[in-house]
Amino acid sequence: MPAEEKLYDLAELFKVFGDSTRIKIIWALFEEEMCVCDIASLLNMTQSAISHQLRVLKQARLVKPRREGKNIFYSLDDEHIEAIFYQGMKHISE
Amino acid sequence: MPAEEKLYDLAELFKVFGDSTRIKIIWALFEEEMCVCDIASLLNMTQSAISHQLRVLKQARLVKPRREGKNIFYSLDDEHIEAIFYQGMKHISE
DNA sequence: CTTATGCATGAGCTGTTATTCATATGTTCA
DNA sequence: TGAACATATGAATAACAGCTCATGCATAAG
Repeated sequence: MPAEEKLYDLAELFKVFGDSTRIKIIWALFEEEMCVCDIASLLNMTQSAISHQLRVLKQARLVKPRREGKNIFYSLDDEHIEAIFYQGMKHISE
Repeated sequence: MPAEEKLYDLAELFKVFGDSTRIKIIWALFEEEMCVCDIASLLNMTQSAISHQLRVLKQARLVKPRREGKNIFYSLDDEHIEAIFYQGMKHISE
């Protein structure tokens, strides 16, 4: 059994994935980087709500921002996400 | 982008993994099947708390019970869990 | 049958979390 | 400088989740 702290961190990571809004954001970013307002309109949610969730994703080092003028574009910052989602999809598709 | 419902189910799955108690239970079951009281004493928690969490894991079809006399032994019921955990561990170990 | 043991379950409490609303920060352009 | 736009942030609210406590149910032993 790994160290207590490792298991706690692992739970924290999965907790970030445990929200459908964040799942949708990540899935959108699989395609291409997007700015906050585009994510908001794509998911039909307020800019504020998206911004709050992006903050969570950023703190978990799953996405990273890039400013371009007034817009801030977010992109995925981890190559393991896709593998995790793939395995998760396999489970729920049984 | 997959169907709304699929993404919701995926979030629900990760939500189950998003608790350190359940992570510990699953990790314990990687080794071998265990009865409720043994899991409780291993994690130093009450039998009730473990039973509640096992219910969550069972509903997500991640573990399955097997009765043997008065004891009920739980074991993992999904071959994807290990792969998901492995990828998750890779992320937090950066 | 009675008692003891292992597990499940429901209610209640408490801490957490996702969203909204209002507002602040930062950038561009006139 | 000032207006307009994009994003971030803090407070507030409502829903949710995990634990404890009390208790019910099933099985085994006497």
